[in-house]
Amino acid sequence: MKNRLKVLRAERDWSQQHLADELGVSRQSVNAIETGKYDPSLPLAFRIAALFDMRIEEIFTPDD
Amino acid sequence: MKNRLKVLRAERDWSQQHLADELGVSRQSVNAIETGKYDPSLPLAFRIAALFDMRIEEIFTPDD
DNA sequence: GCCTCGTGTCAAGCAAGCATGACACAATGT
DNA sequence: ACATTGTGTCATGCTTGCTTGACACGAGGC
Repeated sequence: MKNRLKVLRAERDWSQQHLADELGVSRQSVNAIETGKYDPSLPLAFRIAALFDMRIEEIFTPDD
Repeated sequence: MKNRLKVLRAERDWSQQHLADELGVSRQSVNAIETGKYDPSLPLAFRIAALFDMRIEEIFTPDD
């Protein structure tokens, strides 16, 4: 599962900590998702999409 | 997190077992998701959306 | 030099998403 | 009466998502 989180964050000049605060998760979770260590849960994916005002499919793409 | 899985399945007259096979998960997982015991992972949500040819947001809605 | 900020990463622990196997029960078919 | 099918649920166990706390490192500012 790939994601455009790092780019979207860079476009807004946000730190991982700031994004984490907006999403209500830890900085380590944001970092782990960005670096591909694991995928977010579905509820968190919805929060991410809502924050960037995008659809989930515009941010995450299954890497198969 | 609500979902329209039961309805979509009924529209196609599929059993939980058949849907589980299509998705590559167990019947119990399909049942647990339908009955709201837990939410699917993001990869599974993508597979579900692909199977029904819909967007994730058309099937799942955060219940906040 | 030092300090701060942003990022990456590790460990330990808890919670949630899967698995398999089993059982109960209603509805239907033979 | 018996077997089958679909659904709900339980127990147990493994893997993944997420937490807190900590440490290392590079880039910049003082």
